[in-house]
Amino acid sequence: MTDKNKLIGFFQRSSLISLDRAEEIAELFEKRLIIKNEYQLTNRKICNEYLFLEEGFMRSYTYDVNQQEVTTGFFSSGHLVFEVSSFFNRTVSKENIQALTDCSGWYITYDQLNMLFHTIPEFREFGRSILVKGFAALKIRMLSMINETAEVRYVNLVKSNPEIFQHAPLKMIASYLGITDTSLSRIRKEFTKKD
Amino acid sequence: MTDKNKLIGFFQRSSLISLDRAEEIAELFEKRLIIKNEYQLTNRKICNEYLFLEEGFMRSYTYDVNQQEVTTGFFSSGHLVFEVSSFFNRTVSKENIQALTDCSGWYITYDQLNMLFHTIPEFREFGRSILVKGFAALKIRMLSMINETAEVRYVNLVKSNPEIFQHAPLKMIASYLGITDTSLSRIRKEFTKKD
DNA sequence: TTTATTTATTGCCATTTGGCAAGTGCAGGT
DNA sequence: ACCTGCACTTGCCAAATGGCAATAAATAAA
Repeated sequence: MTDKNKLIGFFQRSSLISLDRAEEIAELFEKRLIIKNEYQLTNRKICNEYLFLEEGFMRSYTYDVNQQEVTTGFFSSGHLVFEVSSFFNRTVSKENIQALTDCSGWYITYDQLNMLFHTIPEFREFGRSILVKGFAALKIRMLSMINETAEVRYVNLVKSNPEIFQHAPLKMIASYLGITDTSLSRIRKEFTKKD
Repeated sequence: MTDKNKLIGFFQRSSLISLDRAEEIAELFEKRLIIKNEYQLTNRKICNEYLFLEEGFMRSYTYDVNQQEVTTGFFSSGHLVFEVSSFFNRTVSKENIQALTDCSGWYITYDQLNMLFHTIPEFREFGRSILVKGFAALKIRMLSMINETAEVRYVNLVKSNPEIFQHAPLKMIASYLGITDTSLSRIRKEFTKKD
């Protein structure tokens, strides 16, 4: 019998789901192990798993017009990992999701999630709140791209998500910040001089 | 008796809602008129209306750290107008939504929307698809900010949403594109030279 | 260990974008 | 008609960021 305490705690922390319900929902989740550098989702496939990452660190990325990798997101333990558009629209994904460390978590499929949405109103609310939170976070990131310099974005990322720097090489972080690895290197140089 | 055909058509075009259901849902929507320069939503209030814009043109904007306006979105007729985070989280909005022309549309409140979500599964699916579409669009815009030049973003906006240029002054478009009005002016100059 | 590959830094210079201020043109109000 | 305020453009220069290539450092592979 596996230990789903962290998954159950995740549901409860939303304040939208009672303990009983959380345990009932967690029943359906199954264990997923991914070793470092392997993929949870690849390009041109339909994202079919709604994954709670219990341990480890992942990133999502896609390719720009010049076939350059662009990191679109980082995922640390205690968060959900899936590609919204591909998962809900049942369309092929443009993004890859890759483990940057050995990872473990709990997942359900699209059909199971839908079944839960239809039968458990609280879980529906939870699902909506996940979407809305992601939306709001993306908007904030968008604004920071528009009206902050790369240096400010870098400093804020160091402050808000220091764990990223322990797991991801700088070139991934650079493309996530919207700059080249060269520029990020220079920004870091400036920054260490100051402090 | 008012004419809700366009609203009903909007629901049906999603392919998620039958005509009967669309008519039933549309029943609850009420007319909203907003004259040019007036607000559908203001800063520090909770967004409480889910508005289908039937005629007119709007924009959303917020302020950056230097109290400069930043346009976050444009809304043309046939689309929904509301601020996702404020509306669903019941939190005060950081954004303003302003009519750039005289506008008319149909709205329901948060409570009514929730009631419909709970009673009509198809409408729930519709609501989710709206969220997911918005999310995907924002991701694409984010990527364009990261790996396209301001000029390319401008050209793509002209191609994809020419109506914006008929209703919004260039300085609003500039901040939407993530550049200053000065730069946009120069880009336009270059562009007219070429063509 | 040795070799090969990836990652990060740095110099040099080009390109993109911004800041500021002046000037032009247009629209609304009186 | 006049004034006033926006919206937009433009010149000049500064700041931010990129491109490329050489190198060093770290890591993985053999």
